[in-house]
Amino acid sequence: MNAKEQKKLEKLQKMRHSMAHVMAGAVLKLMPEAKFAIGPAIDNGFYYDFDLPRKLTNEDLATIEELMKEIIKENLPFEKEVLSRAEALEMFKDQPYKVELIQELPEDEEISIFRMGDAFVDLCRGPHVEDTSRLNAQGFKLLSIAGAYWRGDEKRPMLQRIYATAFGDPKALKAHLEFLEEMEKRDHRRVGKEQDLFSLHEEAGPGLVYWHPKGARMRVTIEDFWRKEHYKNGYDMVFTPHVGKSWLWETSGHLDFYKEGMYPNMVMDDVNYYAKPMNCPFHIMIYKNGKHSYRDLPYRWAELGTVYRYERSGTLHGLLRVRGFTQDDAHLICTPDQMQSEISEVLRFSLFMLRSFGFSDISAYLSTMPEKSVGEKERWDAATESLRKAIEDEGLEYKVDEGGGAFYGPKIDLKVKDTMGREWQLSTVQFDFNLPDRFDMTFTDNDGQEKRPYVIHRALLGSIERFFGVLIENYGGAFPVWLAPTQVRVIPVSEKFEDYAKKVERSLRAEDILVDGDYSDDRMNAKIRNAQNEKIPYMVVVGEKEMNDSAVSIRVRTGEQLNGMPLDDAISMINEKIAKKEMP
RNA sequence: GCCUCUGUAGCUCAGUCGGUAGAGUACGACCAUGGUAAGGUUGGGGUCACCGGUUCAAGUCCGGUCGGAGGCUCCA
Repeated sequence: MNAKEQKKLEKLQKMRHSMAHVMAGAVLKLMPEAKFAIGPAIDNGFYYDFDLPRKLTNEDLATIEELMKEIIKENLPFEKEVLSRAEALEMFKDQPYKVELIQELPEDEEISIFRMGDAFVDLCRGPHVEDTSRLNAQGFKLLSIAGAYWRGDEKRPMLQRIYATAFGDPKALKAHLEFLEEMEKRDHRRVGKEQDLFSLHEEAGPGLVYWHPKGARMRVTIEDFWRKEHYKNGYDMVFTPHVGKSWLWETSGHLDFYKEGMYPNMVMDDVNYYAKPMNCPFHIMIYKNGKHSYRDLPYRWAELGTVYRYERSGTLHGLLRVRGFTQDDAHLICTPDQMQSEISEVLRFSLFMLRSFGFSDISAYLSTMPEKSVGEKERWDAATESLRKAIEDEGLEYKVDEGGGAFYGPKIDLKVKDTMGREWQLSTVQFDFNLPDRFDMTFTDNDGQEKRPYVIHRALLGSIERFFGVLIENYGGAFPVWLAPTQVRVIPVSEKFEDYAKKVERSLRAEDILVDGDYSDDRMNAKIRNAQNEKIPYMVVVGEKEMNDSAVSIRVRTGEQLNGMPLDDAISMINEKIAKKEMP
């Protein structure tokens, strides 16, 4: 962000924070008994948390909005006053949340309040606009009421939060509201239903995904590509069980540290079994099956491994947060000498995968050693440096999260920005200094000594379910040709041309193009409309002219029209789009 | 898990003051045989999420249960 953008953002934040005070003033007018918590500016707007004598309703939002407009019209000045701690405590003695905030302020911090005329006074560091005439009464909108714990702590009282969006001018507000509408249209749950891609069934288990034929078709496309590229990049595939005896999870430490994230035990022959929340212990079992020489390393073992984790019911969200999902997992097991090249390769591979799916705006986050950790510092340092070097060699923008690594190793996370500017964390490359010790993994080095290998977990897409959700939202359901579950729909102009249409369909299918035909008794117009709504890349229309010339007329999803194209040309054109992973 | 909102046909939704259920769409049948975003007619489809209560009578009111949505990270 440059200096100009920075300044603009600060101005917006000042305006939004001032708006939050206006909203608090309006709520105070509506309910004089209101207790106030905090009201910061956030991305695209602001919120304020209140403790109120009754529940807010959507009608209240409209009322509050009107009251806010009145306050803005009154041109109330924002005036700062500096108080002593005692004065502040006295002033807010009826406001328990403010008292708590004051008491927690450091000794040497200035305590200030802001008065907004006589409508509202708040403990606040500021800054604020000079007076409410600087705020645009048409530039904000109250969005929603939500419950929020005081200080985000579920043991503290639940407050009522009002979210609002605010921009400097009405035009920007309108643009943002349109953006929100577009988000709704792209919501993967909505598109998934519209295009019949997947479903979830509360009666059969919340957070568990059912892939319908079209969604499954896309998943197969994704997985086939994934497998092919993994073999090309020197990986081997493994398959491992979905459950394991408690011995495995005791050894790995999951039962000590991750039990609340696991599905509960199943008892068989008086022994506890657990569904796997992670694949690593199984891959390690394969390693432990024999002796290994430094000459055999590195191993790169990949698995589309389905894992089950307990997520609290309130956090489940479509495909993005589920209880059963398939990690595109792999473990790299290597010698210290091989570590740098393995890390560089996996990062390069990861970028290749993400870019193949159309994500070009990628940034990295490097997380380093936390206070509580296992493994020697030298290994941490070596591993962290190899991660850093790999990022820098790729010329990626990155941020360092000091002390943000897991207790068992440093990591890189990659985030992509989608077409709507939202960030998603997908790839992760993570060292593990814990499991090799716990499972006593060794290899024989060239000096005949038994040594500990490095183990690196990595997932490129993250999970197939979540990645699929991100893909749907990124493309809004209008997928590039290679991913589309139906790439071509053949539409005969009338029943008379069904035979030719079926012949065209067979020719395309013989070329591995995903094709279907619409032989319903709808009129052609309706068929076009349906295909267009399904966002099928190519509509191949055939009638008398086409039949006579062994040709097709193509209507592209974009509206582009390619009439009278020889069938063979159409096939090559479509195949080229598929091969190049392009949009139609 | 907790807070707010919410649950009516496969889907999107209407249903007033409590009087036993409605539209569009999808699906089936028939007619129409068509040239680039909805042809016409007609039919079937509901334990109004579930359990209980109030009432002569409950989709509607009350209580509970189970789902779904938004939120619970942004610090005066």
